[in-house]
Amino acid sequence: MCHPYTDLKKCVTIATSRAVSLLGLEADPDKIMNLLQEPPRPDFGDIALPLPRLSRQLVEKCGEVARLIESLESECVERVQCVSSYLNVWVKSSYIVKKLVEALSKFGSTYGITRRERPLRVVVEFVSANPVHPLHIGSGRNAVLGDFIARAHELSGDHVERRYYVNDLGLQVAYLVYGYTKIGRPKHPPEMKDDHFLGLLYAATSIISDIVKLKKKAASLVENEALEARKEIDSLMSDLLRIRRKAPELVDKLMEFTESSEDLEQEVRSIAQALERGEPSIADAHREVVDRVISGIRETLTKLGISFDKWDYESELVRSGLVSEVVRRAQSSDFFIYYKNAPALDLGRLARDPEVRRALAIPENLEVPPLILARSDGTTLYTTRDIAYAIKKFAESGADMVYNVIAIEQTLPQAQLRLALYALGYVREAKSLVHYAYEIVNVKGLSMSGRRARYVTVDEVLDLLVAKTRELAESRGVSLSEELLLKIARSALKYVMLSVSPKKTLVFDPEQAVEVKSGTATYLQYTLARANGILSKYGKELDYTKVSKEGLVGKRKELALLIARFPEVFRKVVVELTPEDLVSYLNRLAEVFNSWYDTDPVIAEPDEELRNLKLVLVYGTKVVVENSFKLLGIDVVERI
RNA sequence: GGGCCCGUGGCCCAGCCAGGAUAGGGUGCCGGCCUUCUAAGCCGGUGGUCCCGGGUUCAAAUCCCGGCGGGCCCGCCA
Repeated sequence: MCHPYTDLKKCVTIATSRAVSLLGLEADPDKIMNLLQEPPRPDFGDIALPLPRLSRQLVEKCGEVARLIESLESECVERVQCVSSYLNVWVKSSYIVKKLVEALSKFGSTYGITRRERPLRVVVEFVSANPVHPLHIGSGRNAVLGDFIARAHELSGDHVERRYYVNDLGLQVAYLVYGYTKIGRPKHPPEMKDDHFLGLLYAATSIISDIVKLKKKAASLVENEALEARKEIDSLMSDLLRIRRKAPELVDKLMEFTESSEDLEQEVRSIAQALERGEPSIADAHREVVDRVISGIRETLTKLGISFDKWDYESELVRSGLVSEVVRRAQSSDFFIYYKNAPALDLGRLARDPEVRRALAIPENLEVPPLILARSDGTTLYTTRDIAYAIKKFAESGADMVYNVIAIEQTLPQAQLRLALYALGYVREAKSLVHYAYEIVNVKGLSMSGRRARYVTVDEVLDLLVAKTRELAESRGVSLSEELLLKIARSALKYVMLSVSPKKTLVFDPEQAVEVKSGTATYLQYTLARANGILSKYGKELDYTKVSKEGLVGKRKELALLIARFPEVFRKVVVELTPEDLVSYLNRLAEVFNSWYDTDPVIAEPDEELRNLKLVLVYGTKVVVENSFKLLGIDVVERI
């Protein structure tokens, strides 16, 4: 792939270095190249070099350097000015045109995309939300980011497998199975999606269990503590009542059938054990309820346009014997210990080795406690099963690299996972397992909790966005198909998820997120539709041989430089997996394009060469936006 | 108690790692622009003690130290 902007920076660097050495001074060309930056304002030129960061002598001779560069008559430099210790360089229109035409005529629709010479096999495990409730907005962020990572590798030519880990064992599912069987495997009401309905059942069961537990405990408490417990019970009751308003029969039935339960929590625990053993008596109900939630989740993911290659069930993993194999292997490991009377790995000891820490990217200052592998009742813990799963992912897919897209709050268990793999002899796997961490999503005015059914679901946000989009279209007398509405809606949601750094907590305001205005995916889709509109109206092949060399002025030049920068931006985003950088670049590009579009007609341009130049800019914008959309997973809409 | 992350106009975010121009966008609010390629657009205006206090430096939103405020982790939960 050629990089027009890199070429430009090289060219400016050569001219500058030459001038500097003619003055008898020195400056490292690499450093110059690195420092070249986009000026904050158009009257500071097209590209700028901050001299103070090179040397003080250069600052003193700033004006001289500027004049000297100009006199060298480089093919790229038109004018150089020295303003407050900066060299501000105006670039020759002919140079940018030449570079852009070269790149676009050669690469066309693949402009900016680089394929790896030796493709990797990559596994991206993402979403993996527990099959006990619908996808909420936090899982939505996971889904969008995971899809982005998969796309980044696919666009680099890698072979990518997207896997969803269905966590159908453990206490959470046991609660759901308990409630589900107690009230006779209920059907969902017609107006509610199955996963939403079962999410309520799960939460109601879990809440009732907590209330029972707290009530018992409260009986033996005094004064303040009793009061605290009372308050907690009240809060649980209000959650339960909220659920009851949505599904009255469900809650009433559940209350009735759980009243007789002596020790609800113990019953749930024994269900968890039975599930892990694969007890036939509840296997049917278990599979049924998990499938019902998962099909609801799949429906949501389909709406988002996100698909998976493999659905891995935790119960199958356990049945395959891999989990017990992990425990056996651990027992013969040097790091095996008993911790709190339970079998464990002393990963803290391993983590003290600085070399291991570095190789496994264990965060500095992270204290690693021993990892308990199994409860005293013999059932394994989540991370133990995750060790087995990691091994499976590498082995089955022949993966060079595995991504676990998991919330940042799981930094410790993910570090333990890598250390455990290492301790068990899976050194390559441990080094090639990447925890792609993202911060949680907070919803304005709601403390989220799956166990309390307090969440904003992806489904409801999409519904809201579709409704809002439809309303807006209708108010303009445009009728859009349902498919188009969904594409606009889900793109708007993805944009929100991708425009904020994954490392930052996302505050989700449902009211604001459903806006479809400037600074959103819709704005970008609209920009692309405009560019496509011009090209289809023109209707002919672009003639690259007759393009005006001198026509890049004002906004045109600004736009050309932005298009020229695309391959670098794209490369950085793909390598560093920072979607937010691409989004802010696209916003700039769209802004410049729209501003230019408004004042400078393309089709109506009488001069053929100038018209062709403008068409190059339109086509460049189109390709850049389309390729960015491929990476971000935003839909192209032909009309908006 | 220990550790990690965050704090930038009313609201949301970029810039911080590799210190340098008058701190950028978006949104909000006020005003203007459709006989010309899509007005989900464009143009103009409004709005900031870069959390606070020290330090380093010719130069600090950026680096260092100490606070304050918010979030998260330190489970035989996931």
